[in-house]
Amino acid sequence: MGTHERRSREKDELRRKILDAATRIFIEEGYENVSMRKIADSIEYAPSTIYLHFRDKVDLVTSICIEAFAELDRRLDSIIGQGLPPMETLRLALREYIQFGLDHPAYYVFVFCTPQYVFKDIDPANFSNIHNCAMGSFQRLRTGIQSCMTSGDMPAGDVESISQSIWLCVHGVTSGLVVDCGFPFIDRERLIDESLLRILKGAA
Amino acid sequence: MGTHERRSREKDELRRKILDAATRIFIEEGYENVSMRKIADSIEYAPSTIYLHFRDKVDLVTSICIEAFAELDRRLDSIIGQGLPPMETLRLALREYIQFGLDHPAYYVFVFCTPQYVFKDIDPANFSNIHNCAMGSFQRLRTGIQSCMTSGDMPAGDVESISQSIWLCVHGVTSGLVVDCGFPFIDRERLIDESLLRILKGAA
Amino acid sequence: MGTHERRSREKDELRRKILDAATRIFIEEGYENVSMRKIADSIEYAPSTIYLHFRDKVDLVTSICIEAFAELDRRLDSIIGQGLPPMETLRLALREYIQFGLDHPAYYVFVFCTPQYVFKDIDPANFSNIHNCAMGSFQRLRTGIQSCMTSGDMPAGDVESISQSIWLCVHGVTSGLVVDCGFPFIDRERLIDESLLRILKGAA
Amino acid sequence: MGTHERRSREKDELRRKILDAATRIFIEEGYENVSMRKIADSIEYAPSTIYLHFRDKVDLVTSICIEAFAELDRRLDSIIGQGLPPMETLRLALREYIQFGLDHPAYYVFVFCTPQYVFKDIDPANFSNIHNCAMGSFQRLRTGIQSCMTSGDMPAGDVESISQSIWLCVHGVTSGLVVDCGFPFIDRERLIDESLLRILKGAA
DNA sequence: TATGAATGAGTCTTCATTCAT
DNA sequence: CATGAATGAAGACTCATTCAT
Repeated sequence: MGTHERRSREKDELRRKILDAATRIFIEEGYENVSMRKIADSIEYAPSTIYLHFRDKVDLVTSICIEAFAELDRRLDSIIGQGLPPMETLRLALREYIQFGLDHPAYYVFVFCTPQYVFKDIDPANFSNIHNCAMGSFQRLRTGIQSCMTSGDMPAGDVESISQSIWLCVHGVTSGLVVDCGFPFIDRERLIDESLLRILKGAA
Repeated sequence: MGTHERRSREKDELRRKILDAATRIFIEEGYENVSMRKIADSIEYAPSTIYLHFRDKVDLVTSICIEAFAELDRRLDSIIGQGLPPMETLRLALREYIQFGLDHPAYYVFVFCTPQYVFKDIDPANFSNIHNCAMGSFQRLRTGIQSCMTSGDMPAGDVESISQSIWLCVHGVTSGLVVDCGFPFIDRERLIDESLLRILKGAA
Repeated sequence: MGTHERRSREKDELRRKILDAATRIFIEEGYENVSMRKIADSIEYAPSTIYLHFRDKVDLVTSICIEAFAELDRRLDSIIGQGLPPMETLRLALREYIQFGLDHPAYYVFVFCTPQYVFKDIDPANFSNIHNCAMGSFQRLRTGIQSCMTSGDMPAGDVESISQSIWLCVHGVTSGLVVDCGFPFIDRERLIDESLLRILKGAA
Repeated sequence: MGTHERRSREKDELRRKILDAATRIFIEEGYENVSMRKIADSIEYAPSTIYLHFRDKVDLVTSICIEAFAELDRRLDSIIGQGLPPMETLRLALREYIQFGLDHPAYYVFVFCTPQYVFKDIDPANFSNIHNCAMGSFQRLRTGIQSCMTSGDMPAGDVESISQSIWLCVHGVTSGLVVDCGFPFIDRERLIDESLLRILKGAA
C-alpha cells in the first residue's frame, strides 16, 4: 500500500510549502517581518500547523538558511570541480559568491548583515548550524588562496589574513549591491568584474 | 517679546533630548529595539510628546542618521584638512570611515546594511535626505581618488568605477566587522590595516 | 480646575473595575482561569488597557491578594483591639480567620493551597510582598499565644511550635471547608466551633 | 483463541503505561502541567492513542487519583491490620496519612486542595468515583475513633463530629506542608509529631 | 505644549481534541 | 489498534499611534 509513502510525500510537500512561503516573505519583507501568522495565512493553514514541521520560528528560519548555504556550496563546488587554473577558479568562485548573494538577498542579509542584537532573545546555540555552514564555505576560500600560492600565481603569504581580507572585500561588493541603499552604482556587471580584478590584484 | 524665543528654544531643547535618548538606545540596542515608549521613558516624558517633535518613528530615526552622517563628514573633513599627501590622506580617511562604523554600529547597519524591503511601508521620500548626506560623503571619496590621480600616486583611470570599488571594499571591511556574525577574525587592527593596504594596492 | 482630580479619580475607578472583574473571575473560576483577555472582555476594555494599571498578570493577582490580606489583618486587629481576655481573643481571632477564608475562597486557595509548581515560570520575588503580608498575619497569632501563656491560660511552652501547630489545624479547617470537595460535612457552624475548641484544648 | 486474550492484555498494558507516565508527570509537575502531548511523548505513542484508553484528560486524571486512594487505603489497612492498641493505631494511621500526602503532593493537592470551580466545565459525575474512594478512606478514620471510644482511650462522644475535626486538622498539617508556601516551618518531623499529639489530645 | 488614556493589530506559542486512514 | 495531520481557541504581552483635554 502506498498509503505510507503518500502520507510521507504529502508531509514533505507541506514542509516545502511552508519553507517556500516563509522564504518569499523573508525575501520580500525581511526577517523582522516574517511571522508565523503571515506564513500560515499565506498557505491557508492554521498557525499551529507550522509547529508540526518546525520547532519554532528560529528553527524555520535556520532551515531556510541552511538550504541556502547548501546551494552556495553546490555552486562553489561546481566551479572548483572544473579543474581550471587556480587563479581563474578563485576569480570565478568569488564571482559566483557575489551572484549567490544577488540571487538570494534575504538569506545574504540575514546571515551576513544582521547584527547580533537583533537576536538578543535567541539562544546563540540555535545559530551554530548556520555558522558551521558558513565556515564550510569559507574553508573553500582558504583552500583556493593556498592553491594560488602553491601554483605561484600569488606570492606566498599569510593565508588567513589574505583570505579574510578578500572575503571582507567580496562581502562588501555583495552586500553593497544587495542592500542597494539607493546609491547610483555604475553598470552592475562591470562594477562587479572590475572590483574583483582589483581585489585579486591587491592580494597578489 | 522674549517669550516667543524662549518657547522656541525650549522646543529645540526637548527635540535635542529626544534625539539624544533615541540615539543612545539606537546605538546600544539597534533599530529593531528602539521603541517610542523606551525613548519617552528614558527622558521622562510621555510617548505622545515625541509626536509633537517628530512625525513618526521613521522621521525620528531619519533625523538621527542625518546627524550621524554629519559627524562622519566632520571626521573626514578634519583629516582632509590636514594637508597630507593625497595617498596618505586617502588611506587615513578610509581608516576613519571604518572607525566611524565601528563607533556607531547601529547607524552603520541601519544606513548601509538594511535592505529596502524592511521599510516597505515607508514613504521613500523619508530617506531622500539620508541619501543626500551619503552622496555628500561619497563625493569626498571621489575627490580623494581624483587627487591621487592628479598627483600621480594613482594611475589615471575611471574615477567613478574606482571610487565605487574602493567604497564597496571598505564597506565590506566595516560591515563585516560591525556585524561580527561570529566569525573568528584575526586581530582587528591588523586585519583593517592589511585590508586597507591591499585595497589601495588593487586600485593603484 | 478639577480636571486633574477627575482624571485621577477616573483612573482609580478603572483600576478598581479591573480589580473587581479579576477578583470575580478569580473567585468563580480560579487562578488558572484568570486571563487578561477574560478580564478585559468582562469590563469591555482592550486587553492592553489593563497593562496601563498593572505591570503584568502577577502584579494584578498580587494586588488582589495584598488587598485580601489587608482585610484579614483589619478583621484580626478589630478583634484584638477589643481588649477581651487572651484566650477569648485567640479563639475569636481564629474563628475570624476561618470566616475570612470562607468569605474569600479564591484568595485563600491561591495563597495557601497553591503548590509552588503552578508558578514555576514566575520569579519568586514577585511573591515576596504576599509572603510579607502572610508573615504579618501570622505574627498576630504568635503574639496571641504568648499572651495566653503570660496570662496563665495556656501552659508555658514553645511558642513557635504551638503557633505553627495551631495554624496548621485552623488552616485545615479553613481549606477543608473552602475547597469543599464534596464531603458531607456536618453543620458548618457547629463543625467550626467544635473543631476550634478541640484545637485550643490540644494546645493547652 | 488466545488471540482475543492477548489483544486484551496488550490493551491493558498500554493503559498501564499511560497511567504510569501520566502519574510521573502529575507528581513531578502538578496537574496544570500535565499535557496529553507530554504523556504521549514520554511513552513514545501518539497523543491521539491516549484517547483510545481514556475518554479525555479528566478521565485520565481521575483514574490516577483512584489508584492513589487505593494506595492510601493499602497503607492504612497495613497499619490497622497490625493489631496494635486502638490509640496507637489511630496515631500511626494519621501519621501515615500525612506521609502519603508528602509522598504524593500532586495527588494530594489535586484531590483535597483544588476547589470545584477549577473543574467548572467538567461533568461532576467524573468525580463521583473519587469521592467514593475518599469516603472509603474516611470510613477507616470513623472506625478508628469508634474503637478508641470503645476501648476507653477516648471519652464517648459524637464520632462523626470528632472524626471530621480530626480529619480537618490532619488535613491542615498535610496540605500546609505539601503546599509549602514559603513559610519557615520548624523541623518537619517534630512539627508533625507534636501536631499529631496535640490533635489527639484535643479530641480526648 | 504636553499628556494620560486607550486601542487594535500584532507577536510567538501551547493545548486538548478530532478525524480520516 | 494506532496514528499523523490538522485545527481553533486561547495564552501573555508589546507597540506605534491617536485623540480629547
